[in-house]
Amino acid sequence: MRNNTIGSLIWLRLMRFTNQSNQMSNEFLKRFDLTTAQFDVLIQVRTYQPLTQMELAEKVTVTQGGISRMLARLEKEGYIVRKQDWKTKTISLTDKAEAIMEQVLPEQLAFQSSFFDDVLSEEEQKTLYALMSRVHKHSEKKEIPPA
Amino acid sequence: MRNNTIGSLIWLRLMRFTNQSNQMSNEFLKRFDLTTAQFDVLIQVRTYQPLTQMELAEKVTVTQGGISRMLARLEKEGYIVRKQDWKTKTISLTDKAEAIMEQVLPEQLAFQSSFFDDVLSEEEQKTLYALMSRVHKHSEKKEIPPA
DNA sequence: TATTTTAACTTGACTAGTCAAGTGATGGTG
DNA sequence: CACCATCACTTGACTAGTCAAGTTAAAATA
Repeated sequence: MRNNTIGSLIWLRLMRFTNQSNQMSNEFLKRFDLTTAQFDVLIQVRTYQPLTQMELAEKVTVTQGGISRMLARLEKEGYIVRKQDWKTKTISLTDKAEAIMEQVLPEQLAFQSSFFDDVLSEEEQKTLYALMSRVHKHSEKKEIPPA
Repeated sequence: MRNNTIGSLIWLRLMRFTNQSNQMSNEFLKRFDLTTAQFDVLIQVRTYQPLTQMELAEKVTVTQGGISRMLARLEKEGYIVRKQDWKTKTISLTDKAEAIMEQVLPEQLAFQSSFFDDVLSEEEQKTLYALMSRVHKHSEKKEIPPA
């Protein structure tokens, strides 16, 4: 009667799981004085620096406004610097953030992995990754059906 | 060098996908003047009404404070009513919400399903659901490793 | 019965994000 | 060369959520 399609069941699971694991990740990262969202942004900056806000927004799938606010917070905390450069702002990590990331990154990767390593075999993880990749890629091309 | 474990790759995919599909769902539900979060709450209330805020918070994995604010918004919009009953508040849908849900539910289920129906076979969807169920259930029992 | 405890809910101060309107410097065109 | 458009970014008003401290009414206890 309710939630009856297999797709909607998957959807629910995905939502609940990501919600749950996000909260746990936040708790985990508290020891480094970071949130999951901040970590996500810092990783992208570290990987692609120097880059503009537009580019960064795209990478973390957040709007221009969202990235502007997030960077304001990160700048206040001394994790990143924005340099007005031409008509764009170029973002890069501070030494402080660089040092923290060096320390956090392996731990966070291990933490993320443990959600899957503990219950799925290598083979199953590959299957899950392949399925989710297809679903994700498709969703990026998807259009909202008209009203 | 970065993001190298299979687990962390899955994690990223899940996060990006749920983020993406959530935004699309919000866009889709705009025609009914609802957000995804509101729809999620209304579905739970509809299924289990009458229920307390504690129970509801548990079902949608949100804190007490979060559900309190959400219900305040939904009440303001005339979707639900809270009755002080004993020392708890009992939540139920208004006729207005009941009518809307009747209309939205099948459409939203179809919308959610389309993320998977379009790219995965029935068999693959079952596999994905089974894998995610295991991962999700495990995460609920999981403990944050000590610092 | 008066007093404390407790359980359910609310609220203030945040993070994180959205959308849409507002800035401000760059660069093209009359 | 002055004006206007455009592009990158910011900001005001929201939704949605967190945590921790604050209510408040019922229950338990002295």
